[in-house]
This record gives sequence, structure tokens and C-alpha cells, in this order.
Amino acid sequence: MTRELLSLILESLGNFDEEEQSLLLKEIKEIHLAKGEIILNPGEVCSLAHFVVSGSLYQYKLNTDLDKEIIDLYTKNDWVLDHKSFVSRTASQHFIEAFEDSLIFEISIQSIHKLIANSQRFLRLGSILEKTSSRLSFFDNNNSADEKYRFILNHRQDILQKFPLGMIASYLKMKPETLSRIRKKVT
Amino acid sequence: MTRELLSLILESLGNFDEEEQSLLLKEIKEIHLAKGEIILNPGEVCSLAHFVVSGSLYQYKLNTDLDKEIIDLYTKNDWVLDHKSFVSRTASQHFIEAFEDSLIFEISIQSIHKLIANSQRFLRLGSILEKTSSRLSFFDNNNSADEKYRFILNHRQDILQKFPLGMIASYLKMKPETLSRIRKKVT
DNA sequence: TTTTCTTTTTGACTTTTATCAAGTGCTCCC
DNA sequence: GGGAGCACTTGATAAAAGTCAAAAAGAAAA
Repeated sequence: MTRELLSLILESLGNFDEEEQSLLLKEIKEIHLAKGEIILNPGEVCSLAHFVVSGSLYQYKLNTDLDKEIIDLYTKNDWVLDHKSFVSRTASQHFIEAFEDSLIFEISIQSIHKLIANSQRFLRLGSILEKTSSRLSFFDNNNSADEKYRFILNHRQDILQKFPLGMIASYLKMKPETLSRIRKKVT
Repeated sequence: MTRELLSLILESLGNFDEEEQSLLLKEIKEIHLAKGEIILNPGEVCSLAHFVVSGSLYQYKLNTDLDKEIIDLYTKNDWVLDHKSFVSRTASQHFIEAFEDSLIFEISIQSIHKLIANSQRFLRLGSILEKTSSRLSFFDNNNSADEKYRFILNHRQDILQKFPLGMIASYLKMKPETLSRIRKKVT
């Protein structure tokens, strides 16, 4: 992987010195995904963290009617993982799939442990988890449909561009009709 | 701490052999809490996991009107921690407080790391996290008030005994009136 | 036991969101 | 260009939960 691409990750995680960057570089893999490619399946333990360089991905589960329920949407500079499976090392119930052709970086949990063992400064990699969980936790609370949409509008403009409203509605746990009405009112 | 009390933890985590039990014992502290004592304050990083031997505790945050919003309720044999703060090592926004006089065990994240460094078998301590997060994640989803109450009825009978309905309603993110009506309907 | 205070229930009404059905606009593509 | 399909919008109505106010039931205190 090139240093130029590494700089994207460094922007996300904060800077590391030369030596740390070299160590980090050795653990990171570059992956090209075609639209529709799946990088996590239900039943697997999510032991890889991915970083979106370009393109977009989404995490979802199938409900009893086999409809996709959107868990999270990812674009450039987002960290991609099933947070719960990653942390507790239990089987995921979710899919993670490329929504477009995408370029991503990959780092394994083993690599992260290895780096931390080497230098405590890599404890900062824990912020990967922080980033993923803080975003999702907003939707956990009993916020109104309005507030949820406004949150996207303020913090995730990018996903409004990339993904169809039906997917965004599912992500916000509301019906497409409700999202459509709110959008008219708020904008 | 006595071996008898340790057996409670072993029931929760699965068995360890003699040597592992000795190592574990050294890292665990026994704590008596008086009703109202606070073991986690907003602004602190939650770096201790607690196990309830007897009594009860609750985790909450203050909303803008300074009302307590219940995050989690704990009784005998529950593990107590702010999951997000514990995992991501960021400042908690929550309180954790004894609801009654309680006896709890305490183990620090440092101790957990130390044990794991010593033997991979202590990786099982990760199930502490699993237990705490899986319970909470049920309420994240857009389940109806009915389903949430039924979940409590099936999986947390004990908290219905210990805590007033107002607290349980807040925990389930509904109004006390709604919980009262559902209770009449479901029971 | 009576009084007081708190918790829980009940009733009438409002707000929010879901549901169902139909309409508009758009793109793909033969 | 004329469907066929898809995404989004709009309207009418229903269901779920919240709000406010008051009554009933329980628990604690005098």
C-alpha cells in the first residue's frame, strides 16, 4: 500500500510517527470490491475492520419476511465493522456488502493486538470502535423521526447523496412515506 | 474473598481450573455498597466491571430536565458496567448507583488484561461484555411497547419485583401510563 | 387508626407514525 | 417512442404511544 493512501487512515486516527507508520503499513491490506460483494456473512465472527477509501458499503440483516433491515451505511472515510461481533467475538447476524465498486483497507483484530503489544501508542486504534458505536447509538434512543432525519442532515449528508430513500428510511427505523413527509417539512 | 462467593462468578463465566481460580481470586475485590452510593460518575472512564452478589443497582443519565433516564437495571448475578465507556475507553455520561444496600465484586480492566496475558483461557472474560451488550441491544430495535414488556416478563422477572414501574417504564423508553396499560392487557 | 405522600391506574384527548392505495415522475431498454 | 419497472410523493385512515388530569391503591408517618 502506498503512503498516500495511508494518509487517509492517519487523518481518521490521528498521526503516528515514522516508525509507527511503518509498523501499521505492514498490517494493512488494500482490497477492491465489486458492487454486491459481501465481506461479512451471518454466522461469521467479525474479526476484520475495514476503512472506506472510495465507494460505499452497507450493513444489514434479513428480518422474518426476508426484507433487508439496514443497520449502517458507509461512505468515504468510514470504518466498517459489526461492532458487537467484533467486540464480543460472537457470531454476527448481519451482512456487510459493497453498495458500489469500492476500495477499502483491511486490518485484522490480530494485527491490532500485535501492534498494541508492540507499542501502547496503538491503543489509539480503539477509536475505531468509538467512531462506529457513537454513530449508531444516536438511533438507539427514542428520538423522533424528525430528530433522526435532522441528525443525518447535519452529520451524514453524504449518505443522503449515495443511498436511495428507502434504505435511509430503514436505517432510521421509519417507513419511506414518513421520511418523505419529513423531508418536505424540514428542507 | 472466599471460594464460596467466587463460585457465583464461576457460574456466570463458566468454570476455570484450580490454578486459574487462584489467579482470578487475586484480582477480585469484594465491596459493600450502601443504598445511594455511586460507583460511576459522568466524566469518568468506566474501567471496572462489577458483579452483583446481592442487592441491586441501576445505571442512568440525567436529561436536560434533570430527570433520570434509566439505562440498565441490575440484580443478583448481573455484570454491571457502562459498556460503551468500558470498550472505547471514553468518558462515560452515566451514573451507576446502588438502589439498595448491595454486595458486589470488582475487577479492573487492567486485571482482565493481566489475566489474559497470563493465559488465553481468560479470553472468556470477554463474555462479560457479551452479556451486558446483548441485553441492551433488544431495546435498541423498534420493538413495540408490548414486545419490550414481554421481554422483561420472560427474561428479567427479577427487575419487576425490585424496581418501581416508573423506573422500568423509563428503562423500556415508554411512559408509566403506557406500561400500566400494557401490564393490564398482557398479564 | 387517621393522615399524608407516593405509586399506580384510569379516562379523555392529542400527536406521531404506520398502513394502504393511488398517483407522479423517472430511467431503462427493446 | 411506449410500456415496464422503480423510486418517491401524496392523501385518507388507523394504530400506537404520549399528555394531562384525576381517582384509586399502597406505603410510610404521626
